[in-house]
Amino acid sequence: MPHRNTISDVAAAARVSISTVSLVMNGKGPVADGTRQRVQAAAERLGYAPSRSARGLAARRTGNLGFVLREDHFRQSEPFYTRVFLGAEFEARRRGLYVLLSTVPDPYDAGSHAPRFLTEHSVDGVIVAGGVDGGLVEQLQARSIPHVLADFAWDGAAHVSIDNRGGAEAVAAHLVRRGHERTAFLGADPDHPSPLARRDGFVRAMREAGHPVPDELVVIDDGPSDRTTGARASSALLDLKLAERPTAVFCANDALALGLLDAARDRGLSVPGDVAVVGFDDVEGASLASPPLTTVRVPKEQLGETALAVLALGIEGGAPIAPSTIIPTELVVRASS
Amino acid sequence: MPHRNTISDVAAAARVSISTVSLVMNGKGPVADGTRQRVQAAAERLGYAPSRSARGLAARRTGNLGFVLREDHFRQSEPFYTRVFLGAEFEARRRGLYVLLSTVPDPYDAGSHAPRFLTEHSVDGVIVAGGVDGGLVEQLQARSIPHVLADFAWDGAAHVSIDNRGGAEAVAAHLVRRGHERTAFLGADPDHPSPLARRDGFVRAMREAGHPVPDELVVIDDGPSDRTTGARASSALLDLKLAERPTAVFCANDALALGLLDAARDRGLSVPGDVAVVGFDDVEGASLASPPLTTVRVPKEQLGETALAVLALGIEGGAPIAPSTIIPTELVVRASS
DNA sequence: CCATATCATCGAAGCGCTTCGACCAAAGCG
DNA sequence: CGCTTTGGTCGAAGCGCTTCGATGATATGG
Repeated sequence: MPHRNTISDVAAAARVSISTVSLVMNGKGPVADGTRQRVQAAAERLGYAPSRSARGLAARRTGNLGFVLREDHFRQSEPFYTRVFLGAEFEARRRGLYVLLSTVPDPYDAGSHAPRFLTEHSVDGVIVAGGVDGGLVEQLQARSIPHVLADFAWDGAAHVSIDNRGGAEAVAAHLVRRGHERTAFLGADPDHPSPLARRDGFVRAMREAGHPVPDELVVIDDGPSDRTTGARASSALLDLKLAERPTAVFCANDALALGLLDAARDRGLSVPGDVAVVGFDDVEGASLASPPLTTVRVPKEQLGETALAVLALGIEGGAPIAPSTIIPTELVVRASS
Repeated sequence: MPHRNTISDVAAAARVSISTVSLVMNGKGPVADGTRQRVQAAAERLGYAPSRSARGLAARRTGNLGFVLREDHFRQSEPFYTRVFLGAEFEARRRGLYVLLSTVPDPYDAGSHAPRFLTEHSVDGVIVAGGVDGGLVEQLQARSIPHVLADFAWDGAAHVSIDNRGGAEAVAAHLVRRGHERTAFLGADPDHPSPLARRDGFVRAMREAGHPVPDELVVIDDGPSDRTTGARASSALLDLKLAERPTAVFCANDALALGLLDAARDRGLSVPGDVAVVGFDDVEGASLASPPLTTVRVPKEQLGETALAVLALGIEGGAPIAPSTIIPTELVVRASS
């Protein structure tokens, strides 16, 4: 067992007290330049790294943050939340924090499924990503554990979201510019706020542009937002007779749009000739689809970074957590529109 | 700030010393039944959960395990390692441990990219998943941090792997049974041991069955094991004239096989009519492909569970870590063969 | 030139837990 | 019946760190 150097080894090597070493390591208190350098050199030389347990015990902060995700989102083949997590990890690294990842099943039972770190008090705060059951959020509130929702919203909880409305408006503007007057919206997963926000943004922008989206061309499927649902649900739009068929469809996300592309191909409809298609998210598959999909790019890792930064700030600062932070999106025009 | 109960609160409530509470909480030492129950009841009533920091400090174990993954594997759209991680998380939960996930970039620089928990000594052991740079493994060995590789192998390091050979042999047997005599193998990513083991298992089994795989029909591409590579590399097989073309291709993984399906479709070849295709992994897309892909199922979550269990055992027991553990696979026959 | 403020450093008291050795009572033994 | 075991419990000593208040040493101002 290799002897692990402790703060007192460093103190001895630098000929100062352990208090001083502590101050230097944390960048606190007034320390003379010379001393600081001596301590830093000693720490460096001894390969000293403070023990997180000891630090946590003394400072009664763990330096850990929890990241909760729905199991199926994590298993999903499109790594949306995975990348949000990655962004959070990057930011945590920058701040010297650790992220504990935990997944919860979908029908969530607050009693038996609560992430362990919640009951074990082993995190200073929690990021909840995606459409997790609100019961979890309520548990966090009840225990007054600082938390931030990423790409989700829940009664009174701080959240970091992407600019769904803005993205949808950009899509509307783009389609109008391309001369589309009869457009449709295809959404799913009505429990999640994002598809609805995208619909609202799109519908309003089209209305304001003078080409309102007919009610019968706004379809929201009850299923999950995946490719299969997209293929199935799009029949309601693609099987209309020519005069009633939209010339462009805005899908609430890329998975649905890819499904719609499948359905169009099955029917021998050309994209964008017979129908233009626009998605949302800019997943990996979007640029590989044929035709490549016009979509709205969502900076997934930035979403995670921001969520973590907001949370960390709220914990350290003692200041209340910013109730709402919006991450801008960007329209990516490809061949499908 | 809600007062957090400590071990002495429980001790007071149960009218015993804190030593006794500690013994009960850890299931150690001889404790009278009555006392045990009294303590447990008190702990329950007070909602007591031991502080991990204090526990870690006193017992000089952190209760954390590291899980290292290559960044691109984590971002990948097929959640292979994600599910391995999930399995590890499940097992960790069962054992009261936490898993710290960290990713490393691919050209790995031991100096600047080493996961933090390595230098900060904040884990008791590490799982390395997938084809991570060996430099990391050497760092672990040098620091004598217990570690286990999952789905990877490196000079002298303990590993948990799937039964690549067995799976490949099952494929060979299946193809022979279906009457294929001229078969091919398509692999990629030659740095990873799995594709090679699959090739060896397949080639040997076919030889033993009396239908050796011709050398020119064994292609190993230098690229990554993904769909694009599969589509590109398979031209070497599909563009052969009829007499030389294999009647079946075993691909080192599903991604390659899906790429081959793309290429076959482009060329107007029918699967399995003109060429049968078999993959390996049983990813989500395999069953959704057209035709659905025959493949070898790899129990991904079990891989993670086992890796974690092996590691945890090695840490607790003090016994050396089992050098090699093999997880069995299962042939899944679908329409592509 | 002394009182006061400022700066740099340190000692010591914990943080909540594990664990070692001590202790006492009851049981087993010759 | 006295002596060793054994079982059950406890006291106390840390684990490595943060942080508060104390202590000198120096600088500042009247």
